[in-house]
Amino acid sequence: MSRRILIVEDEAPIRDMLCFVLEQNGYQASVAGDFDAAINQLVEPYPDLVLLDWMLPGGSGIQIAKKMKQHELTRNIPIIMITARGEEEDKVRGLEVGADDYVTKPFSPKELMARIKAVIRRVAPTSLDEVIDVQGLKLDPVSHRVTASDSPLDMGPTEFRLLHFFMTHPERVYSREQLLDHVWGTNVYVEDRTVDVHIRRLRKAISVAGHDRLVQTVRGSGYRFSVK
Amino acid sequence: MSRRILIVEDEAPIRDMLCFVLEQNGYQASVAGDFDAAINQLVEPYPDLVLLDWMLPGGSGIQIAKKMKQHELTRNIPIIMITARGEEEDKVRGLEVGADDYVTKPFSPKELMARIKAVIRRVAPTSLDEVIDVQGLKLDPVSHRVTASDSPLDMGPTEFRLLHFFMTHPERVYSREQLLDHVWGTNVYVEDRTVDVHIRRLRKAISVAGHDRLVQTVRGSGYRFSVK
DNA sequence: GGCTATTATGACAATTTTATGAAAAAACCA
DNA sequence: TGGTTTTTTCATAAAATTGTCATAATAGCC
Repeated sequence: MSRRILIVEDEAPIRDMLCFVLEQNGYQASVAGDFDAAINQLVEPYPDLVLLDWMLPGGSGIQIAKKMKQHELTRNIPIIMITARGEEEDKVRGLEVGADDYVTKPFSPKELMARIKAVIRRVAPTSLDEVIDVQGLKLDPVSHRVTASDSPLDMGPTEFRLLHFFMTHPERVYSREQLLDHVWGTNVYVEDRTVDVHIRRLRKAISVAGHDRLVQTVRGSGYRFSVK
Repeated sequence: MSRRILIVEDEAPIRDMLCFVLEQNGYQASVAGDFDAAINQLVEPYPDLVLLDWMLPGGSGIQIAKKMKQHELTRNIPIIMITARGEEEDKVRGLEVGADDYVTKPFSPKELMARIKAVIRRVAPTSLDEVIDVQGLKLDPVSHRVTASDSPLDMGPTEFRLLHFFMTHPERVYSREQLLDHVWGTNVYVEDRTVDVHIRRLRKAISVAGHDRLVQTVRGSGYRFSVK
Protein backbone atom coordinates (compact mmCIF):
# COMPACT_ATOMS: atom_id res chain seq x y z
CA MET A 1 0.00 0.00 0.00
CA SER A 2 1.43 3.35 -0.98
CA ARG A 3 0.58 6.90 -0.09
CA ARG A 4 -2.07 8.73 -2.01
CA ILE A 5 -1.48 12.28 -3.16
CA LEU A 6 -4.12 14.56 -4.61
CA ILE A 7 -2.99 17.05 -7.23
CA VAL A 8 -5.13 20.14 -7.64
CA GLU A 9 -3.98 22.10 -10.65
CA ASP A 10 -5.88 23.63 -13.53
CA GLU A 11 -3.21 23.50 -16.21
CA ALA A 12 -3.32 20.05 -17.70
CA PRO A 13 0.35 19.83 -18.74
CA ILE A 14 1.61 20.66 -15.27
CA ARG A 15 -0.96 18.33 -13.81
CA ASP A 16 0.23 15.49 -15.99
CA MET A 17 3.82 16.23 -15.20
CA LEU A 18 3.13 16.16 -11.48
CA CYS A 19 1.18 12.99 -11.83
CA PHE A 20 4.01 11.39 -13.71
CA VAL A 21 6.66 12.47 -11.24
CA LEU A 22 4.65 11.27 -8.27
CA GLU A 23 3.91 7.90 -9.76
CA GLN A 24 7.54 7.54 -10.68
CA ASN A 25 8.30 7.96 -7.05
CA GLY A 26 5.96 5.31 -5.91
CA TYR A 27 2.96 7.38 -4.91
CA GLN A 28 -0.58 6.94 -6.01
CA ALA A 29 -1.70 10.16 -7.66
CA SER A 30 -5.21 11.41 -8.17
CA VAL A 31 -5.94 14.66 -9.94
CA ALA A 32 -8.46 17.46 -9.91
CA GLY A 33 -8.63 20.42 -12.24
CA ASP A 34 -11.00 22.68 -10.42
CA PHE A 35 -12.67 23.36 -7.14
CA ASP A 36 -15.51 20.89 -7.47
CA ALA A 37 -13.33 18.06 -8.64
CA ALA A 38 -10.96 18.73 -5.77
CA ILE A 39 -13.74 18.58 -3.20
CA ASN A 40 -14.97 15.35 -4.71
CA GLN A 41 -11.56 13.76 -4.54
CA LEU A 42 -11.16 14.78 -0.95
CA VAL A 43 -13.55 12.18 0.34
CA GLU A 44 -12.83 8.64 1.20
CA PRO A 45 -10.27 7.34 0.74
CA TYR A 46 -8.60 10.44 1.99
CA PRO A 47 -5.37 11.44 0.31
CA ASP A 48 -2.29 11.48 2.48
CA LEU A 49 -1.26 14.83 1.10
CA VAL A 50 -2.62 17.51 -1.22
CA LEU A 51 -0.56 19.37 -3.77
CA LEU A 52 -2.51 22.56 -4.28
CA ASP A 53 -2.05 25.16 -6.94
CA TRP A 54 -2.57 28.53 -5.39
CA MET A 55 -3.45 30.24 -8.62
CA LEU A 56 -6.54 28.34 -9.59
CA PRO A 57 -8.94 30.46 -11.64
CA GLY A 58 -11.21 32.39 -9.37
CA GLY A 59 -8.76 32.15 -6.52
CA SER A 60 -10.29 28.90 -5.44
CA GLY A 61 -7.02 27.41 -4.30
CA ILE A 62 -7.23 29.25 -1.06
CA GLN A 63 -10.87 28.29 -0.75
CA ILE A 64 -10.01 24.65 -0.99
CA ALA A 65 -7.44 25.01 1.74
CA LYS A 66 -9.93 26.80 3.93
CA LYS A 67 -12.59 24.26 3.29
CA MET A 68 -10.20 21.51 4.21
CA LYS A 69 -9.31 23.19 7.46
CA GLN A 70 -12.98 23.56 8.30
CA HIS A 71 -13.77 19.93 8.07
CA GLU A 72 -12.72 17.71 10.83
CA LEU A 73 -11.72 14.86 8.58
CA THR A 74 -9.62 16.80 6.14
CA ARG A 75 -8.11 19.19 8.63
CA ASN A 76 -5.05 17.11 9.21
CA ILE A 77 -4.25 16.30 5.63
CA PRO A 78 -1.08 18.21 4.87
CA ILE A 79 -1.08 20.71 2.04
CA ILE A 80 1.80 21.77 -0.12
CA MET A 81 0.98 24.79 -2.19
CA ILE A 82 2.33 25.56 -5.58
CA THR A 83 2.92 29.25 -6.11
CA ALA A 84 4.24 31.34 -8.95
CA ARG A 85 7.62 32.90 -8.55
CA GLY A 86 7.69 36.09 -6.63
CA GLU A 87 4.28 35.86 -5.12
CA GLU A 88 5.79 36.24 -1.70
CA GLU A 89 2.59 37.54 -0.34
CA ASP A 90 0.85 34.36 -1.32
CA LYS A 91 3.27 32.27 0.59
CA VAL A 92 2.56 34.15 3.77
CA ARG A 93 -1.11 33.92 3.15
CA GLY A 94 -0.87 30.24 2.38
CA LEU A 95 1.02 29.36 5.48
CA GLU A 96 -1.51 31.38 7.38
CA VAL A 97 -4.38 29.36 6.00
CA GLY A 98 -2.64 26.20 7.00
CA ALA A 99 -0.45 25.04 4.19
CA ASP A 100 2.44 22.99 5.46
CA ASP A 101 4.96 23.98 2.85
CA TYR A 102 5.17 25.49 -0.59
CA VAL A 103 7.10 25.10 -3.80
CA THR A 104 7.65 27.87 -6.29
CA LYS A 105 7.06 27.37 -9.99
CA PRO A 106 9.14 26.36 -11.75
CA PHE A 107 10.47 23.67 -9.45
CA SER A 108 12.53 20.56 -9.95
CA PRO A 109 10.97 17.16 -9.38
CA LYS A 110 13.76 16.51 -6.96
CA GLU A 111 12.89 19.49 -4.84
CA LEU A 112 9.23 18.62 -4.95
CA MET A 113 9.83 15.07 -3.84
CA ALA A 114 12.08 16.20 -1.05
CA ARG A 115 9.42 18.51 0.29
CA ILE A 116 6.72 15.90 -0.01
CA LYS A 117 8.80 13.37 1.83
CA ALA A 118 9.65 15.86 4.54
CA VAL A 119 6.04 16.82 5.09
CA ILE A 120 4.81 13.25 5.15
CA ARG A 121 7.54 12.23 7.53
CA ARG A 122 6.59 15.03 9.84
CA VAL A 123 2.90 14.31 9.75
CA ALA A 124 3.03 10.52 9.73
CA PRO A 125 6.24 9.39 11.34
CA THR A 126 5.06 5.82 11.36
CA SER A 127 5.64 3.95 8.17
CA LEU A 128 2.71 2.12 6.71
CA ASP A 129 3.58 -1.39 7.62
CA GLU A 130 5.96 -1.18 10.47
CA VAL A 131 5.31 -2.65 13.86
CA ILE A 132 4.00 -0.01 16.21
CA ASP A 133 5.15 -0.45 19.77
CA VAL A 134 3.72 1.47 22.66
CA GLN A 135 4.98 0.35 26.02
CA GLY A 136 5.14 -3.26 25.03
CA LEU A 137 1.83 -3.26 23.27
CA LYS A 138 2.74 -4.15 19.72
CA LEU A 139 0.60 -3.95 16.63
CA ASP A 140 1.94 -5.52 13.46
CA PRO A 141 0.02 -4.44 10.38
CA VAL A 142 1.74 -7.05 8.23
CA SER A 143 0.86 -10.13 10.19
CA HIS A 144 -2.27 -8.38 11.40
CA ARG A 145 -1.59 -9.21 14.98
CA VAL A 146 -1.50 -7.50 18.35
CA THR A 147 0.75 -8.74 21.09
CA ALA A 148 1.47 -7.70 24.65
CA SER A 149 4.85 -8.83 25.85
CA ASP A 150 4.90 -11.29 22.99
CA SER A 151 1.71 -13.10 23.75
CA PRO A 152 -0.97 -12.58 21.16
CA LEU A 153 -4.13 -10.72 22.00
CA ASP A 154 -7.49 -11.61 20.61
CA MET A 155 -9.86 -9.00 19.28
CA GLY A 156 -12.40 -8.44 16.55
CA PRO A 157 -11.66 -6.68 13.26
CA THR A 158 -13.23 -3.43 14.36
CA GLU A 159 -11.24 -3.37 17.57
CA PHE A 160 -8.11 -4.00 15.54
CA ARG A 161 -8.82 -1.09 13.24
CA LEU A 162 -9.69 1.09 16.18
CA LEU A 163 -6.48 0.26 17.96
CA HIS A 164 -4.52 0.77 14.76
CA PHE A 165 -6.02 4.19 14.37
CA PHE A 166 -5.33 5.07 17.97
CA MET A 167 -1.75 3.91 17.83
CA THR A 168 -1.05 5.94 14.73
CA HIS A 169 -2.81 8.97 16.17
CA PRO A 170 -1.86 9.08 19.83
CA GLU A 171 -2.11 11.90 22.31
CA ARG A 172 -5.16 13.40 20.73
CA VAL A 173 -8.83 13.38 21.61
CA TYR A 174 -11.29 12.08 19.08
CA SER A 175 -15.01 12.48 19.34
CA ARG A 176 -17.20 9.47 18.74
CA GLU A 177 -18.21 10.91 15.41
CA GLN A 178 -14.61 11.34 14.35
CA LEU A 179 -13.80 7.82 15.36
CA LEU A 180 -16.74 6.55 13.36
CA ASP A 181 -15.52 8.45 10.33
CA HIS A 182 -11.95 7.31 10.62
CA VAL A 183 -12.38 3.74 11.74
CA TRP A 184 -15.75 2.77 10.33
CA GLY A 185 -15.59 4.96 7.28
CA THR A 186 -17.64 7.90 6.14
CA ASN A 187 -21.29 7.53 5.28
CA VAL A 188 -21.92 4.63 7.57
CA TYR A 189 -24.93 5.14 9.73
CA VAL A 190 -24.09 3.88 13.14
CA GLU A 191 -25.16 5.08 16.52
CA ASP A 192 -22.62 7.26 18.32
CA ARG A 193 -22.86 5.18 21.43
CA THR A 194 -21.73 2.13 19.57
CA VAL A 195 -18.24 3.50 19.84
CA ASP A 196 -18.46 3.10 23.59
CA VAL A 197 -19.08 -0.57 23.20
CA HIS A 198 -16.13 -1.09 20.93
CA ILE A 199 -13.94 0.96 23.22
CA ARG A 200 -14.92 -1.35 26.00
CA ARG A 201 -14.18 -4.42 23.88
CA LEU A 202 -10.84 -3.00 22.90
CA ARG A 203 -10.01 -2.23 26.51
CA LYS A 204 -10.98 -5.68 27.55
CA ALA A 205 -8.83 -7.21 24.83
CA ILE A 206 -5.70 -5.30 25.76
CA SER A 207 -6.29 -5.30 29.48
CA VAL A 208 -4.42 -8.55 30.17
CA ALA A 209 -1.15 -6.68 30.51
CA GLY A 210 -2.74 -3.53 31.88
CA HIS A 211 -2.67 -1.72 28.58
CA ASP A 212 -6.27 -0.66 28.89
CA ARG A 213 -5.13 2.46 30.68
CA LEU A 214 -3.79 3.67 27.33
CA VAL A 215 -7.33 4.08 26.06
CA GLN A 216 -8.59 7.04 28.01
CA THR A 217 -11.99 8.57 28.33
CA VAL A 218 -12.18 12.32 27.93
CA ARG A 219 -15.46 13.16 29.45
CA GLY A 220 -17.62 15.31 27.24
CA SER A 221 -15.26 15.00 24.28
CA GLY A 222 -14.49 11.45 23.35
CA TYR A 223 -11.51 9.17 23.69
CA ARG A 224 -7.79 9.43 23.55
CA PHE A 225 -4.89 7.03 23.20
CA SER A 226 -2.13 8.22 25.44
CA VAL A 227 0.82 6.93 27.39
CA LYS A 228 0.41 9.57 30.07
CA MET B 1 12.79 -25.98 -10.44
CA SER B 2 15.34 -23.21 -10.78
CA ARG B 3 15.25 -19.51 -10.14
CA ARG B 4 14.07 -17.25 -12.87
CA ILE B 5 16.01 -14.08 -13.53
CA LEU B 6 14.85 -11.29 -15.77
CA ILE B 7 17.53 -9.38 -17.62
CA VAL B 8 16.65 -5.86 -18.68
CA GLU B 9 19.38 -4.51 -20.92
CA ASP B 10 19.23 -2.72 -24.23
CA GLU B 11 22.57 -3.77 -25.68
CA ALA B 12 22.07 -7.15 -27.27
CA PRO B 13 25.63 -8.45 -26.83
CA ILE B 14 25.65 -7.79 -23.12
CA ARG B 15 22.19 -9.22 -22.86
CA ASP B 16 23.25 -12.42 -24.55
CA MET B 17 26.34 -12.66 -22.44
CA LEU B 18 24.32 -12.28 -19.25
CA CYS B 19 21.83 -14.80 -20.46
CA PHE B 20 24.60 -17.26 -21.17
CA VAL B 21 26.30 -16.78 -17.84
CA LEU B 22 23.09 -17.16 -15.92
CA GLU B 23 22.03 -20.30 -17.71
CA GLN B 24 25.48 -21.72 -17.19
CA ASN B 25 24.90 -21.25 -13.52
CA GLY B 26 21.62 -23.04 -13.49
CA TYR B 27 19.25 -20.12 -13.65
CA GLN B 28 16.40 -19.63 -16.06
CA ALA B 29 16.93 -16.35 -17.86
CA SER B 30 14.37 -14.23 -19.62
CA VAL B 31 15.28 -11.02 -21.36
CA ALA B 32 13.84 -7.63 -22.17
CA GLY B 33 15.41 -4.91 -24.23
CA ASP B 34 13.28 -1.96 -23.32
CA PHE B 35 10.72 -0.62 -20.91
CA ASP B 36 7.66 -2.21 -22.46
CA ALA B 37 9.24 -5.59 -22.86
CA ALA B 38 10.38 -5.46 -19.27
CA ILE B 39 6.91 -4.66 -17.99
CA ASN B 40 5.52 -7.49 -20.05
CA GLN B 41 8.01 -9.93 -18.63
CA LEU B 42 7.22 -8.85 -15.12
CA VAL B 43 3.98 -10.73 -15.03
CA GLU B 44 3.43 -14.30 -14.20
CA PRO B 45 5.49 -16.24 -13.65
CA TYR B 46 7.24 -13.62 -11.64
CA PRO B 47 11.02 -13.61 -11.87
CA ASP B 48 12.90 -14.28 -8.67
CA LEU B 49 15.27 -11.44 -9.39
CA VAL B 50 15.68 -8.65 -11.91
CA LEU B 51 19.00 -7.61 -13.39
CA LEU B 52 18.34 -4.07 -14.44
CA ASP B 53 20.48 -1.85 -16.60
CA TRP B 54 20.32 1.60 -15.17
CA MET B 55 21.26 3.30 -18.36
CA LEU B 56 18.42 2.26 -20.56
CA PRO B 57 17.67 4.80 -23.27
CA GLY B 58 15.33 7.40 -21.92
CA GLY B 59 16.35 6.70 -18.37
CA SER B 60 13.67 4.07 -18.09
CA GLY B 61 15.71 1.79 -15.87
CA ILE B 62 14.78 3.76 -12.82
CA GLN B 63 11.20 3.89 -14.00
CA ILE B 64 11.00 0.16 -14.11
CA ALA B 65 12.30 -0.09 -10.59
CA LYS B 66 9.78 2.42 -9.37
CA LYS B 67 6.93 0.75 -11.16
CA MET B 68 7.89 -2.52 -9.56
CA LYS B 69 7.85 -0.99 -6.12
CA GLN B 70 4.36 0.35 -6.69
CA HIS B 71 2.75 -2.96 -7.42
CA GLU B 72 1.94 -5.36 -4.67
CA LEU B 73 2.99 -8.43 -6.57
CA THR B 74 6.34 -7.17 -7.84
CA ARG B 75 7.33 -5.13 -4.83
CA ASN B 76 9.34 -7.84 -3.22
CA ILE B 77 11.25 -9.00 -6.24
CA PRO B 78 14.87 -8.04 -5.65
CA ILE B 79 16.64 -5.81 -8.13
CA ILE B 80 20.32 -5.70 -8.98
CA MET B 81 21.22 -2.72 -11.08
CA ILE B 82 23.91 -2.59 -13.65
CA THR B 83 25.64 0.76 -13.75
CA ALA B 84 28.44 2.21 -15.80
CA ARG B 85 31.69 2.84 -14.04
CA GLY B 86 31.85 6.04 -12.11
CA GLU B 87 28.17 6.79 -11.99
CA GLU B 88 28.33 7.00 -8.25
CA GLU B 89 25.33 9.22 -8.09
CA ASP B 90 23.27 6.61 -9.84
CA LYS B 91 24.14 4.04 -7.27
CA VAL B 92 22.88 6.21 -4.49
CA ARG B 93 19.75 6.96 -6.43
CA GLY B 94 19.24 3.33 -7.25
CA LEU B 95 19.54 2.15 -3.72
CA GLU B 96 17.10 4.84 -2.76
CA VAL B 97 14.52 3.58 -5.19
CA GLY B 98 14.85 0.13 -3.80
CA ALA B 99 17.56 -1.66 -5.69
CA ASP B 100 19.13 -4.34 -3.55
CA ASP B 101 22.62 -4.22 -4.97
CA TYR B 102 24.52 -3.09 -8.01
CA VAL B 103 27.33 -4.23 -10.24
CA THR B 104 29.52 -1.90 -12.21
CA LYS B 105 30.22 -2.47 -15.87
CA PRO B 106 32.44 -4.13 -16.79
CA PHE B 107 32.05 -6.92 -14.30
CA SER B 108 33.21 -10.48 -14.12
CA PRO B 109 30.70 -13.31 -14.34
CA LYS B 110 32.06 -14.50 -11.05
CA GLU B 111 31.31 -11.26 -9.31
CA LEU B 112 27.87 -11.11 -10.82
CA MET B 113 27.00 -14.60 -9.69
CA ALA B 114 28.25 -13.90 -6.22
CA ARG B 115 26.05 -10.86 -5.91
CA ILE B 116 23.03 -12.64 -7.30
CA LYS B 117 23.46 -15.47 -4.88
CA ALA B 118 23.92 -13.08 -1.99
CA VAL B 119 20.79 -11.12 -2.79
CA ILE B 120 18.69 -14.21 -3.30
CA ARG B 121 19.93 -15.69 -0.09
CA ARG B 122 19.05 -12.55 1.78
CA VAL B 123 15.62 -12.14 0.26
CA ALA B 124 14.63 -15.78 0.18
CA PRO B 125 16.52 -17.50 2.95
CA THR B 126 14.79 -20.69 2.02
CA SER B 127 16.46 -22.07 -1.01
CA LEU B 128 14.23 -23.34 -3.73
CA ASP B 129 15.06 -26.94 -3.26
CA GLU B 130 15.92 -27.06 0.35
CA VAL B 131 13.65 -28.74 2.82
CA ILE B 132 11.62 -26.22 4.77
CA ASP B 133 11.04 -27.25 8.33
CA VAL B 134 8.59 -25.56 10.63
CA GLN B 135 8.17 -27.24 13.95
CA GLY B 136 8.59 -30.69 12.53
CA LEU B 137 6.40 -30.08 9.53
CA LYS B 138 8.75 -30.62 6.64
CA LEU B 139 8.19 -29.72 3.02
CA ASP B 140 10.65 -30.97 0.46
CA PRO B 141 10.30 -29.10 -2.83
CA VAL B 142 12.55 -31.57 -4.62
CA SER B 143 10.75 -34.78 -3.82
CA HIS B 144 7.53 -32.81 -3.65
CA ARG B 145 6.66 -34.35 -0.35
CA VAL B 146 5.40 -33.21 3.01
CA THR B 147 6.13 -35.07 6.21
CA ALA B 148 5.25 -34.58 9.83
CA SER B 149 7.66 -36.23 12.24
CA ASP B 150 8.89 -38.31 9.32
CA SER B 151 5.60 -39.81 8.33
CA PRO B 152 4.36 -38.69 4.95
CA LEU B 153 1.29 -36.55 4.60
CA ASP B 154 -1.13 -36.82 1.74
CA MET B 155 -2.51 -33.80 -0.05
CA GLY B 156 -3.51 -32.54 -3.48
CA PRO B 157 -1.30 -30.43 -5.71
CA THR B 158 -3.06 -27.21 -4.87
CA GLU B 159 -2.74 -27.84 -1.16
CA PHE B 160 0.94 -28.51 -1.70
CA ARG B 161 1.46 -25.24 -3.52
CA LEU B 162 -0.57 -23.42 -0.91
CA LEU B 163 1.48 -24.88 1.90
CA HIS B 164 4.68 -24.14 0.02
CA PHE B 165 3.66 -20.54 -0.38
CA PHE B 166 2.69 -20.26 3.25
CA MET B 167 5.89 -21.82 4.48
CA THR B 168 8.00 -19.47 2.41
CA HIS B 169 5.90 -16.46 3.46
CA PRO B 170 5.13 -16.91 7.12
CA GLU B 171 3.89 -14.38 9.63
CA ARG B 172 1.94 -12.39 7.13
CA VAL B 173 -1.75 -12.11 6.37
CA TYR B 174 -2.90 -12.81 2.87
CA SER B 175 -6.35 -12.06 1.60
CA ARG B 176 -8.11 -14.69 -0.42
CA GLU B 177 -7.47 -12.64 -3.50
CA GLN B 178 -3.77 -12.44 -2.80
CA LEU B 179 -3.60 -16.15 -2.22
CA LEU B 180 -5.33 -16.74 -5.51
CA ASP B 181 -2.79 -14.50 -7.20
CA HIS B 182 0.20 -16.15 -5.60
CA VAL B 183 -0.83 -19.77 -5.51
CA TRP B 184 -3.27 -20.14 -8.37
CA GLY B 185 -1.73 -17.46 -10.58
CA THR B 186 -2.95 -14.13 -11.85
CA ASN B 187 -5.87 -13.87 -14.21
CA VAL B 188 -7.48 -17.08 -13.17
CA TYR B 189 -11.10 -16.61 -12.50
CA VAL B 190 -11.90 -18.56 -9.40
CA GLU B 191 -14.36 -17.82 -6.67
CA ASP B 192 -12.83 -16.23 -3.55
CA ARG B 193 -14.49 -18.77 -1.33
CA THR B 194 -12.74 -21.60 -3.07
CA VAL B 195 -9.71 -20.66 -1.03
CA ASP B 196 -11.62 -21.61 2.11
CA VAL B 197 -12.11 -25.10 0.84
CA HIS B 198 -8.45 -25.59 0.05
CA ILE B 199 -7.49 -24.14 3.38
CA ARG B 200 -9.69 -26.68 5.01
CA ARG B 201 -8.19 -29.53 3.01
CA LEU B 202 -4.72 -28.31 3.80
CA ARG B 203 -5.56 -28.14 7.48
CA LYS B 204 -7.03 -31.57 7.40
CA ALA B 205 -3.95 -32.93 5.66
CA ILE B 206 -1.48 -31.51 8.15
CA SER B 207 -3.64 -31.96 11.20
CA VAL B 208 -2.42 -35.44 12.08
CA ALA B 209 0.43 -34.02 14.11
CA GLY B 210 -1.47 -30.93 15.17
CA HIS B 211 0.12 -28.73 12.57
CA ASP B 212 -3.19 -27.32 11.46
CA ARG B 213 -2.83 -24.63 14.08
CA LEU B 214 -0.12 -23.10 11.91
CA VAL B 215 -2.71 -22.15 9.33
CA GLN B 216 -4.61 -19.38 11.04
CA THR B 217 -7.76 -17.55 10.12
CA VAL B 218 -7.59 -13.80 10.38
CA ARG B 219 -11.20 -12.86 10.44
CA GLY B 220 -12.09 -10.16 7.98
CA SER B 221 -8.67 -10.25 6.36
CA GLY B 222 -7.67 -13.69 5.19
CA TYR B 223 -5.25 -16.34 6.36
CA ARG B 224 -1.84 -16.46 7.90
CA PHE B 225 0.84 -19.09 8.41
CA SER B 226 2.40 -18.58 11.78
CA VAL B 227 4.15 -20.47 14.51
CA LYS B 228 2.81 -18.19 17.21
C1' DG C 1 -24.86 14.84 49.81
C1' DG C 2 -28.01 14.83 45.95
C1' DC C 3 -28.85 15.67 41.16
C1' DT C 4 -27.80 15.28 36.38
C1' DA C 5 -25.21 14.23 32.43
C1' DT C 6 -22.15 11.05 30.72
C1' DT C 7 -19.89 6.76 30.30
C1' DA C 8 -19.40 1.62 31.31
C1' DT C 9 -21.11 -2.78 30.93
C1' DG C 10 -23.72 -7.00 30.00
C1' DA C 11 -26.92 -9.17 27.16
C1' DC C 12 -29.13 -10.21 22.87
C1' DA C 13 -30.66 -10.57 18.21
C1' DA C 14 -29.23 -9.68 13.60
C1' DT C 15 -25.75 -9.95 10.53
C1' DT C 16 -21.52 -11.27 8.62
C1' DT C 17 -17.96 -14.35 8.00
C1' DT C 18 -15.92 -18.77 7.97
C1' DA C 19 -16.11 -23.96 8.11
C1' DT C 20 -17.69 -28.01 6.25
C1' DG C 21 -19.79 -31.66 3.52
C1' DA C 22 -21.29 -33.01 -0.77
C1' DA C 23 -22.09 -32.72 -5.56
C1' DA C 24 -20.92 -31.06 -10.11
C1' DA C 25 -17.28 -29.99 -13.27
C1' DA C 26 -12.86 -30.36 -14.92
C1' DA C 27 -8.50 -32.35 -15.46
C1' DC C 28 -5.73 -36.33 -15.68
C1' DC C 29 -4.22 -40.85 -16.75
C1' DA C 30 -3.92 -45.25 -18.50
C1' DT D 1 -12.71 -43.89 -23.81
C1' DG D 2 -13.61 -44.99 -19.04
C1' DG D 3 -12.24 -44.48 -14.62
C1' DT D 4 -9.93 -41.77 -11.18
C1' DT D 5 -8.35 -37.82 -8.96
C1' DT D 6 -8.61 -33.08 -8.26
C1' DT D 7 -10.82 -28.71 -8.35
C1' DT D 8 -14.56 -25.68 -8.05
C1' DT D 9 -18.95 -24.47 -6.71
C1' DC D 10 -22.87 -24.55 -3.87
C1' DA D 11 -25.78 -25.17 0.23
C1' DT D 12 -25.86 -25.27 4.88
C1' DA D 13 -23.94 -25.31 9.54
C1' DA D 14 -21.24 -23.13 12.81
C1' DA D 15 -18.94 -19.42 14.72
C1' DA D 16 -17.69 -14.81 15.45
C1' DT D 17 -18.77 -10.04 15.13
C1' DT D 18 -21.71 -6.11 15.24
C1' DG D 19 -24.96 -2.64 16.60
C1' DT D 20 -28.42 -1.56 19.88
C1' DC D 21 -30.64 -1.35 24.11
C1' DA D 22 -31.41 -1.43 29.08
C1' DT D 23 -29.30 -0.72 33.18
C1' DA D 24 -25.47 0.16 36.31
C1' DA D 25 -21.71 2.98 37.51
C1' DT D 26 -19.32 7.23 37.65
C1' DA D 27 -17.94 12.01 37.41
C1' DG D 28 -18.98 16.73 37.73
C1' DC D 29 -21.43 20.27 39.75
C1' DC D 30 -24.61 22.82 42.82
